[in-house]
Amino acid sequence: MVQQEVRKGPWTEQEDFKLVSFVGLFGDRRWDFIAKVSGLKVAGDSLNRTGKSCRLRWVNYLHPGLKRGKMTPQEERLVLELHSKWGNRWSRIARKLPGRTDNEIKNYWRTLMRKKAQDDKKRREAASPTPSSVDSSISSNNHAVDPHASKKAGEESFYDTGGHGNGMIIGSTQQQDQGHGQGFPMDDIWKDIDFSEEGCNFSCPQVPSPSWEYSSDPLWVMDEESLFCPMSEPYFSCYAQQGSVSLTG
DNA sequence: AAGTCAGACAACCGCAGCGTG
DNA sequence: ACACGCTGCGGTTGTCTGACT
Repeated sequence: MVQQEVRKGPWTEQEDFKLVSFVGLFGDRRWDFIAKVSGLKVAGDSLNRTGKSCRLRWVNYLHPGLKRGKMTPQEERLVLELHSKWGNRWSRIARKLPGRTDNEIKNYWRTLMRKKAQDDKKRREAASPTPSSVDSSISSNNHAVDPHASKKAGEESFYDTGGHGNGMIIGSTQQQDQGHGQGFPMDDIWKDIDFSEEGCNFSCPQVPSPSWEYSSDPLWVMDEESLFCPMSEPYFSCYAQQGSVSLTG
């Protein structure tokens, strides 16, 4: 059989829909399996994505517990705090922020650092108009992950500053919670699913579902200290609302 | 109104770790 | 003990969108 081309790039609504369906059937662990099975035109047509791609899409976008929207000041503070503790351990940090993904936090941090780097640069230029060397602090590869190492004063990569070592206060004025305009397309997807499959429960397909038990969801299952309770948050309520999906068509 | 820029978000890639045969 | 396959993580890049000039 000729291997179909693996699709890349942005996901379409249909793909999302299919992925959600497959995850409902097989759980959110067996990505390679899902990718393979879905490539075999099981559900009408195929989803020619790699397991990796499927996982990423699910984790970062389709997962029902995701918050989306701007970080709250509390979350921002927590990110700084944890980053200063753990460095670029995004997934670990994300576990402390229910509803946030490592990707989201990573992006947030990156934006923050870029902004900071720009500010620094401006300030330095204003202070001493010496050319060159000005942005040495951001250009070179200070990518050490260890927050305790490699942090010299005034020298951090814009990507990894090791947190607030330099008095960076994220008082952030942006408190808007989520929602933030864009009509979160997942709602539509879930709605669609809901509509088309009324009456059947997503969370308990007849298939011996490996890991669809969200009480122990890996995403925000906490490690060691101070556990957040994933059940308390949008996570579960979200499921209560959206969880009715079936795949047995 | 059009063009530019910056921020936010989405997605891919490479690598490391882990489980299994 | 080793090879292999799969999953997860971190880094990076591309795209979209809203704000600003």
